Amino acid sequence: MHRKNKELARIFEKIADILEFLGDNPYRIGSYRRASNLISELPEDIEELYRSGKLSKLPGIGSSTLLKIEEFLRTGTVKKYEDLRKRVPEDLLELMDVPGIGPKTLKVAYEKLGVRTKEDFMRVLKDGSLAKLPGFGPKKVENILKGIELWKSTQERIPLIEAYSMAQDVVEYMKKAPGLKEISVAGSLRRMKETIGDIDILVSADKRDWSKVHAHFVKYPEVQKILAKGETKSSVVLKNGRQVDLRTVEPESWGAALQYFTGSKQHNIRVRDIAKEKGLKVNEYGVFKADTGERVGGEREEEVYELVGMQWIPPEIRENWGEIELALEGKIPTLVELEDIRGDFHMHTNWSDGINPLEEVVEFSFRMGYQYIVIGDHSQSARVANGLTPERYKEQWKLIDKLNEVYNEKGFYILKGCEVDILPDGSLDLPDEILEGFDFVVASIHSRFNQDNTYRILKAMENPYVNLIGHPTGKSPGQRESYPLDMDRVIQTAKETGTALEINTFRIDLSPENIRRCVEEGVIMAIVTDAHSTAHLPYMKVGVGIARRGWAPPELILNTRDIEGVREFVFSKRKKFARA
DNA sequence: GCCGTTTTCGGCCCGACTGTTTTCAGTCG
Repeated sequence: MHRKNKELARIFEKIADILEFLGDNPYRIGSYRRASNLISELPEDIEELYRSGKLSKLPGIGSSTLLKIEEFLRTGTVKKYEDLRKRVPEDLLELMDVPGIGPKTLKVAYEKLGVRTKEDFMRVLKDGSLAKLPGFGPKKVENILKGIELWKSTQERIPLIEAYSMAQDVVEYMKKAPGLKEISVAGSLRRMKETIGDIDILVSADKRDWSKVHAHFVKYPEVQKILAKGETKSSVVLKNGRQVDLRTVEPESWGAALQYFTGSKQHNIRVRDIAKEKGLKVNEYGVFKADTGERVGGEREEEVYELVGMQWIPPEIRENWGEIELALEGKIPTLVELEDIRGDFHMHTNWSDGINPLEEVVEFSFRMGYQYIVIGDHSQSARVANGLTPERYKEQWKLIDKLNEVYNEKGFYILKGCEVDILPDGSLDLPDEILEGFDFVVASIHSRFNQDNTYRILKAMENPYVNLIGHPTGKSPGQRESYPLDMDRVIQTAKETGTALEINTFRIDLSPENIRRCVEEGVIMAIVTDAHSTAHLPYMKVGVGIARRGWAPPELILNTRDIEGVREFVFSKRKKFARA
């Protein structure tokens, strides 16, 4: 994210927190939160957006917010924020993030018990003074203490891929619940956000089976702690410290509930708003006429959108990023789907740092129904990854030729490839004579991140044999933030040279924001798993989700092309550079 | 604080769970 966007989003979020503590108008608080969310999700630099005059046209940015943005761009801060933060101890603002602790609780602790720091707060919890106040009691205090423990263990949000695989296990287990009819993940996981807070699972069942479904849920072997258990909602914490919420609805409410629990919050508010204009009421149980309360639908999710006069909207783009307006006009773009994907461009075998032999990787990919794969083992300078020398690549080619004799007849193609290191000076780790022998070349930066990485990547793209830039921004979730990079120049050069940019499933790099920029510029991208084990190959579904979140249409995704299309992509770049 | 072919003022999505309540407040999503 752009630095200024991030900073400004944080300021608005803090203002909202402080106003909440002070007991200000909840709708004003909501406005600040909304502006904060909007800014943090913007693909463009806020300063550019401001200069172009487009900022005031965004939903939720009114005259007052606009003035504050202007002030921030001019002075680097917002006076209202500086004034407000003097009125609340910093520690109390942090405590507001703890589940079970809200502004009212803190306000009471602050005013009646003189709490100013986290230590103060722990003391009044433990010495019983908070429990004695009206409206409080021993159980409430106990819950808050539990919440603090949970907060400490789940400070970090879950990377998408981890959440996806955990949720799959829970879903498999829940399919055995008595009376269960339908099941789906919901929430930010269904929207394929880069990181997930809690995992939301939605099921439908007849009302008489609900208690059995919830009883089954809390008996999941991985459960460490039951936070709540009811007829419609239960929450547990797993042994790995992650929270899972389960909701039950009746089958006739399935679609409405799925829509509701998928969110995002801002998206749903808009949908309900529009429903209201049409005299309808939408909740998690269905769509109803506002005046008579008569039920008009809600069994299928598509129905909910149809009834309020919209096209169905793919979950990945439900963020109130403009999708509502397009859906009203019936102009939601076609997004890439898993079924469009014909192959994978980036995977490793035990020739370098993968765990499976090449033969196993090939057979597994063939069984996945692909038409082609690119074997992309590391090059020599990646010593810790057991990178290949030119000689070893040539050996590998012989094996691939042999396998192709068998697989080509089945309509499956193994492409000779590599993930060649981009060296500190922007040159490549393999000579052109070798690169020319590959069917497809991925080039990535793996070390010396303190160099001019924009220059390194641009230079790599100028090589006629490089077809794809691996994990372009260098981001690695939980390990490393991206290095400074002039993304505009990277995008421009990718377009000019006929080089694709990678959407890496594990690293979520490109990010959805960057994918959107590529979509606007018409840059070709490839979705890859970067699999180091055959177990990673099916995560292509997550990669497709990330691409969809970036509004990527199938035409711009290289793996939607067939083998001839991919060869054509490679040859046209070589031809262009041969002429030049 | 935002927003408007009903409104420039007066609304703003809505329901579940928990604990403390005897009818509701706080918190969450």
